[in-house]
Amino acid sequence: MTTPSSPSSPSSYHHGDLRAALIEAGEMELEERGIENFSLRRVAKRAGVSHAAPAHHFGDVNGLLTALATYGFELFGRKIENDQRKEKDLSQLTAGALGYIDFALEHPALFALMFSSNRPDFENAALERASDRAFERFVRDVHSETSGRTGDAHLDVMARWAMVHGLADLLVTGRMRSLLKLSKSKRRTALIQILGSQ
Amino acid sequence: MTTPSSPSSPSSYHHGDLRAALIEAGEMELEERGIENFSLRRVAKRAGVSHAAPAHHFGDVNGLLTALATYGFELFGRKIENDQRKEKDLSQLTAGALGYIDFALEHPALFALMFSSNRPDFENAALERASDRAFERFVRDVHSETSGRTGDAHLDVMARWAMVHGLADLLVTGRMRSLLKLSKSKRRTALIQILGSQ
DNA sequence: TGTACATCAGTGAACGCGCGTTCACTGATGTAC
DNA sequence: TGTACATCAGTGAACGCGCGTTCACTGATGTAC
Repeated sequence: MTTPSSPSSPSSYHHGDLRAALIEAGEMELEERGIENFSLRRVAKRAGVSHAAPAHHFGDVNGLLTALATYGFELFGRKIENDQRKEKDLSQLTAGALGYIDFALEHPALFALMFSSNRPDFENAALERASDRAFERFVRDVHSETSGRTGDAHLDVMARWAMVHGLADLLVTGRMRSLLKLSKSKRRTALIQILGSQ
Repeated sequence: MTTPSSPSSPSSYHHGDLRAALIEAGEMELEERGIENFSLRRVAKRAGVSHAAPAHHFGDVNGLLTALATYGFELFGRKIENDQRKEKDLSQLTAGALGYIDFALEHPALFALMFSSNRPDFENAALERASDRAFERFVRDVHSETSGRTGDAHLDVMARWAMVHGLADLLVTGRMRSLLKLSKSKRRTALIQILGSQ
């Protein structure tokens, strides 16, 4: 509600915007140690605050993970939109797919939290809103660009999503080695070919 | 080397085949509690043995997870071959893809260990052999059935793998809800359509 | 402008827990003679 | 057939660790009067 007069004052007892600081620290923690080793205590330490402080903002550790997943979906949506806006040569669908895959490679642990973990509370209203928004945009792109290959719009969406997500997941988990060992620009070319072959 | 005369004798000090029993118990533990909560102590308890016993067979907890991933890839390869052998109406490639997806749904945590975790030691010779074998078979199937869509056999393999793996992963993590809510037979039909649209 | 007070974010000590690993040991088993 | 011995799989106690959560508290802040 009120904007603190000196939000970054190091000596203040109250932090200013601890919630945002914890999310930032949480992402660093996540990317450095992975979900399996995620620790609330270390996140608090990273934010320079006692380890009991996060409870005031998130309740418990899963509350923080839920907020992190929400933040992740917002970032994800923005990243895809930006990439689509900047792209001149490719279709919106392909540009979005490349953004999806790029996001996974840039934020591997956040991506895993969003798409592979069951620790966030996916019934949480804010999280649902953020993920629905990203998904709806994707559905719109598919509908406006597929040629109705399967004769069923739902199936076209699923086929497209499976392909893009499969590439992102196999790359981010290090399984698709032949693509990973390519330079960034060669990988881009290969991805465009693969996405186009569908 | 020697076959114990009474391998299941409950009173014997030596177990008989503790290694196999621990792998079996490990899979149950994995499927019930997930990788994130996997505990060596509970696996030992499940196998009816003291919690220090596994060290004699696997060294440490990651050794057991490596053995579990190896076992998973063997099961995975056998499952796909069996499904292909039984299938009369579909191509070998499609039958194999359905087997891949079925395996994921039947052994979700084992699947996650094999394809999403970094805890097993993927440099381990036995694990590498098991996963290479499954992959080589898949590559062969793609080569013998794709029409050289992209003009590059490597890209055809990657496209196919991404699609199949994407479907398996989105289903096993519960993300592709529209497919999950279908009955098993309707889901099968939808999957065949999606796989065929590539 | 000054004072009393309510609010509530952050502190720090304490809790109980389950974990993986180590280690001296025990006892079952197979084998050499 | 009997005995001595080596092997080694499994035991159980002990270790230190980091974790999430709870709780009485402190002190900074905003506001009512």
